Amino acid sequence: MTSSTVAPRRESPARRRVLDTALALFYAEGIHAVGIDRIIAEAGVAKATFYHHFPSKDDLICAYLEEQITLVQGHAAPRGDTPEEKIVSVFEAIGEITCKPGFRGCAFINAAAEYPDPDHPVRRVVDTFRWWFRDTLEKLLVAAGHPDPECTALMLLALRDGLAVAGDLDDPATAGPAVRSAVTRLIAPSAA
Amino acid sequence: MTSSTVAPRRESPARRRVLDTALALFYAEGIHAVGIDRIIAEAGVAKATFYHHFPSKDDLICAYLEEQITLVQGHAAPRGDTPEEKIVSVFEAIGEITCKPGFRGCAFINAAAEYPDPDHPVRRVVDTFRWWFRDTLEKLLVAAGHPDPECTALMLLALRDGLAVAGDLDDPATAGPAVRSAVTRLIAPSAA
DNA sequence: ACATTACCAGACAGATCGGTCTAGGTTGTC
DNA sequence: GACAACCTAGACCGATCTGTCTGGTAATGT
Repeated sequence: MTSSTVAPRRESPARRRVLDTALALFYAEGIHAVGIDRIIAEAGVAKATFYHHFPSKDDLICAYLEEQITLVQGHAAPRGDTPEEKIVSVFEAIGEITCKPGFRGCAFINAAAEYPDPDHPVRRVVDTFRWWFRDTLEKLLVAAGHPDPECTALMLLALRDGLAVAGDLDDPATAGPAVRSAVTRLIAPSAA
Repeated sequence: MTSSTVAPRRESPARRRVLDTALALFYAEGIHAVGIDRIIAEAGVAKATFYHHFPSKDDLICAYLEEQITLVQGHAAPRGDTPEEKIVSVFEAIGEITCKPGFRGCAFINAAAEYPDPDHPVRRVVDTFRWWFRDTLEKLLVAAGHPDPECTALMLLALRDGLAVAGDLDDPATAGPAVRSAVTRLIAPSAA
């Protein structure tokens, strides 16, 4: 027996190169648009080596998205003292990313656009990310003593998605501040 | 001379069938995932006929998105007496759509996910839609006498995008009400 | 009567897709 | 010295991709 069903196999230079290349290409150009031949060529890896580490393209795609989860968790980690500050810091971080050159929207939204079947492994990874993000927000709202953390977390999740989309399709410079001020207003307990 | 550069050609039963089929398939399964052969087979149209009406697949994709614009403009048209009611009605309409079976997110966001190049004709159509939507919101906010219509329109656009994403990837039933209450709070002039 | 237009059926071309396979080279460990 | 793990290079497979082309039928309008 090797190890697990969805074998992560062992870490190796070749595997790392493939994953890095996939990360760049899939995100920048889309998943269906990037073929295996292209990835192995740019990663400088033999085809047999690729299929040794990733039994199928779907496995690579899932690994790519799992990589994205850890990257996002690292970059958009809550910073600040109070829960409110932490929430705002998350959106500030996202706002910054959207302005960087090469920003191409949310990797998970984009991936889901190409994989309609909710039961597809790719969508499972997307679900994992979204559940984690919503849960993080909800816990921060609870810590802030917010009266309706569940509903407010959904509002904030919507704003995050909207910011990611706008950062890709519209003007990132104006979308960031607008969304951030919407966030501060929504996490303040409503008067009405 | 025929008529315009991006020749819409003449309306015809075969063309109509192709466009309807493309509308259903592209939206449900993604654009790269659906081939020309599949479309002409399900539309019951000869290949030569297809390429007679649409010089390339890209032309069909653009026609598909333009069709989506008119559909959305029809369904999400503002209803109500006051500008505030009209804005809320738009989000109610979207909230309803997201709950319907077969909802697969925003056709424009999904299309943009597959077409990274901002200069691509597909993205131009996406831009057209987004500009129209944002402009509609802004005008309603101006009519409502809102102090900051421009920034608020961006907030609402983000919420719309977030709602469309959540309706596809998360639970549509909970996302709708949450976003709607966020909208009512944001269009009320802020106390701060 | 004639030309145009719209349509169908389907072969064909060249490229690319995901994936398998053979054959051999290097490294490290028991 | 044997074995396994990891690696390269590239031929090969069947399927599918967009797009072209031939050839023929039916309707329409002047």
